[in-house]
Amino acid sequence: MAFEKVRVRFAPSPTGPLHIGGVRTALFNYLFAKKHNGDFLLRIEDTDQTRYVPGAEEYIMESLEWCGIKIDEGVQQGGEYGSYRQSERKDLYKQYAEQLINAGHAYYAFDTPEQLEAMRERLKESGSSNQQYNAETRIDMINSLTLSEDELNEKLNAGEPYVIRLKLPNDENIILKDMVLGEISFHSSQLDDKIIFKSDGMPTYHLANVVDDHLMKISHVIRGSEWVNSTPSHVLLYRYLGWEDEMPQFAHMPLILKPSGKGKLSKRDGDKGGFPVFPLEWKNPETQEISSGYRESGYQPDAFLNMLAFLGWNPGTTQEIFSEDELIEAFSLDRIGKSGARFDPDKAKWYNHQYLQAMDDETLSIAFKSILDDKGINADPVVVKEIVSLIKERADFISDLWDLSNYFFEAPSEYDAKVIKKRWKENIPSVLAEIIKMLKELEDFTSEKAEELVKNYIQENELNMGQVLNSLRLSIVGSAKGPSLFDIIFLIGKEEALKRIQTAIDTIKR
RNA sequence: GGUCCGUUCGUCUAGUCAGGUUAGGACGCCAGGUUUUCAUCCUGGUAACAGGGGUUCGAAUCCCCUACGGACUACCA
Repeated sequence: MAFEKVRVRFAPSPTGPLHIGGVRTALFNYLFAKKHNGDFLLRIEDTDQTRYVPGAEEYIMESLEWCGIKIDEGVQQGGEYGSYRQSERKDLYKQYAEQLINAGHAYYAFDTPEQLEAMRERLKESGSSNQQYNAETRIDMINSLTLSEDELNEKLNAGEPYVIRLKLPNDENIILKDMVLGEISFHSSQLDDKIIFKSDGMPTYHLANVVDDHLMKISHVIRGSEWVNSTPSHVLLYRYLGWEDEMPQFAHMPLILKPSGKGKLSKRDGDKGGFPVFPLEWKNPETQEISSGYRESGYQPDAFLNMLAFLGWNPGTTQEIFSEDELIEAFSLDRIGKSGARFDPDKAKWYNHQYLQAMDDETLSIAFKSILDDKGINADPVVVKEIVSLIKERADFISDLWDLSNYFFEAPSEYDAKVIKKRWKENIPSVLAEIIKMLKELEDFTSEKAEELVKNYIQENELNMGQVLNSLRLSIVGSAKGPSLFDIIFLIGKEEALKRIQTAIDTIKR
């Protein structure tokens, strides 16, 4: 191909929030571009004005930014091939449609939606397997191929609404060379005369994406596989426009499937299935309905990106944790799978766990401190850091930290009945009272000293280690969970610890 | 219905292009170990070539058929 530089684009339409399939397409484009020292562009495909959703464009850009996908050229960053918003390029497309008409590769069509519908009905009833507007059916319709020149001019002059359709060849094989799927062959008779220009004066996706990709010198079109079936029409468009020699290479990504495996992941699946499908939380401006996002659910952006990269792609090694730079280094289109990948929420969680564990205590404790502040808990940052170091290994998300450590900040309000039943024997209150006495007298109140003291006491009196320690834990924590008991006691302080033990003695009844 | 694509453990997948592996890894699950507890962690285990025909000394790998799954089939992208 005749490209000096790799230039790829992510071209979403601003009809709502981007879902993770879209983010993955953006990611693969970005990875491919950076791997080859190329450019990654963001182009907004807003040729359908009726589907425009306010805020969607901002949402898309914010999502990419959160993920760490950096845009080289786009609506915000500009570039020499602008505008990067198709609605602002509107005037550009008409001339190409007309060029196509003049060359005999496209034509005006005046059929109303009702007439189109009637045509399809008619074909269906006659048992036809194909109800498309194509070489066979267009001769029965109202278009510049069936109208006389006078009739055509009359309609045009009268301002009758029309669309422009691509005139497909009768009997031709169109070979698509796809970098993921390989060679795919289509027969023109099975394709329809796609509308390339709408009656509202806007081009359709088919024309706009071809024109823009050419003008923007796009070298590779990496997009979802829902586009495979319309790609032969795009190939024809390049050919008829005289750009076939510089046609980008195509690579169609496999779909992301629902966790159930039935169908492609859609916007509705997420909150129904208990996981987000959107990178960021989204509030539907019309219904006010809120859909959860990965960011708000506590995912680290790099974990999210790593997880997404492995949906349909793999490096061919056993390494699973990749930084963004490592992904760029390892990425290649030929390691993308052909079949749809089912989304696994458990694996997503596992990824976040890995990234959370790799974070240092300082960073984590700062994040946790602000959660505590929100709860109105004024904690010493040094203590918070200590607590984080004790509990972080059991957390998947920063938001787990509170549930994992609330007993450090507040005395238990109830005690786990199962633990009471199993561990709180008759002698426990008197044993704990004894322990209170001993701890009270302990001068050097450290975790180690306290542990030594209590354990020695248990041994010397031939008590049951499990019963005593778990009862002690119950009185401090409220249940049988958490890190080393004596670390907890040390961190909440002697006074608070003794108070809790006394409260337990006073309240717990078998 | 038509067109196009796909199918390896429950899931994500390696291996397929250049036929020969005890079909590998990860998530999940199960068991054991560590632990005063719950987790984490460590060790081990479970589990797959959709089915049928070929070609071949030999097939997950090449060919054909069937089944199943998916995408597309708009003046949406």
